[in-house]
Amino acid sequence: MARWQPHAPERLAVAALELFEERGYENTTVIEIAERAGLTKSTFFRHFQDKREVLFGRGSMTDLLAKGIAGAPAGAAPLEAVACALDLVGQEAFTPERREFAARRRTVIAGHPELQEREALKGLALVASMTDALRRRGVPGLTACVATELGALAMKIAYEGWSGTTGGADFGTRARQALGDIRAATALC
Amino acid sequence: MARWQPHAPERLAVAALELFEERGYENTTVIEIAERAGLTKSTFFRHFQDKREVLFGRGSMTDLLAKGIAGAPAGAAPLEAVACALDLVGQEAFTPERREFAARRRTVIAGHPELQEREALKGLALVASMTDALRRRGVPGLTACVATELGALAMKIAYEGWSGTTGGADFGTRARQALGDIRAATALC
DNA sequence: CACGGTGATGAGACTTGGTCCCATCACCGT
DNA sequence: ACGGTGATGGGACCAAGTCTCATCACCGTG
Repeated sequence: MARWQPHAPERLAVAALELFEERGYENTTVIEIAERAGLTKSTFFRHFQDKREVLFGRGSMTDLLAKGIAGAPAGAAPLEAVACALDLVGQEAFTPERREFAARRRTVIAGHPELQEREALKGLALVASMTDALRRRGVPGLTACVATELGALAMKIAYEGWSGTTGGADFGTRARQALGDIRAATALC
Repeated sequence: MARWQPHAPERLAVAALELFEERGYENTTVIEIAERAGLTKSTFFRHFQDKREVLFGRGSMTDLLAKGIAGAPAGAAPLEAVACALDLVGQEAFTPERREFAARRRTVIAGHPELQEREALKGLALVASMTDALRRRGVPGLTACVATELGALAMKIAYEGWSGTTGGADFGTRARQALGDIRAATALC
């Protein structure tokens, strides 16, 4: 019995990702995931709210983004504060050693609406967190919304590029590049 | 037995909304919804993919938005094409007689993460549909993304205002107003 | 009017996600 | 050696969702 080995949540996440890749999300039961990790269904649901969450539990991106915006230089414009937040995410979360895992995870999610649904909800939480953080800097409501929305788009573009290619630029520089392109594109709308 | 009465999907949707308001989403079973509509669980799942979908099945907003963008004047800028699409939505979908139902539905959704998740996914589909429609007009990819994202924000703001107040401006004018404000806000980012 | 085809419905078995309660086991300090 | 604490295993239980088959209403035809 593999009881009391540490890192149960991580073992469950790895087992889940492997099984989802092997037989697909919907052909994998929670019991099978738990068994591969040497645990049981009870323990799975003790660590994760539901079956989808096993791919999303890692780190609270919302806090990271809020912290990044709060820590931006005092005179920084809204979009510059967002860029600081994306830099922080690149340093703390989307690090090179997590790239491969992120890529595999992204492929699995792309193939299952149920998982895309969860990702979309997480995205809403990120947007809300960034908007709140900007408001706390004194940015007016609508301006904060717009800056956040553009920042979220930059984050999505940078994430796809970063996770989709081996080597190349790191997440932070990709995000800054995307933000610059987006800023230029707003003039053409 | 209430067999063979018409409009089964609509009866199910009304019954579901009533029950969700009375006892909450998670305290309502699919069997109870079906019974109130004079039907059974089998029939419920024949009309709706799952329990959440009973609040979202109505009309395909994606087609409406795509049609609105495709039908915009030839020389219209991306954001102007988006405004045309939002006008069309205001005329065809968010009509005054559907306002009350929309408001009740919005309140229920706001109280349950499971429903917000579905709504977030529907939102992604709307964004994808609008972006594709803009690209078919020859708008470059990134510009289309930005215009769509700003349009989605305007749609959200207009929808909240329209469904949240009795009387007042209709959806289309609210959307155009929001789009103007957003355009002004982009200059402050 | 009888008949058969079609399509929507009812009924119920079945799998799985998810909750809950309780017994069990390992670790740790005394 | 002993007891407390916290994570785990086990199993009952409910609801979501799938599947199959029987049933019923409607409609056209002879």
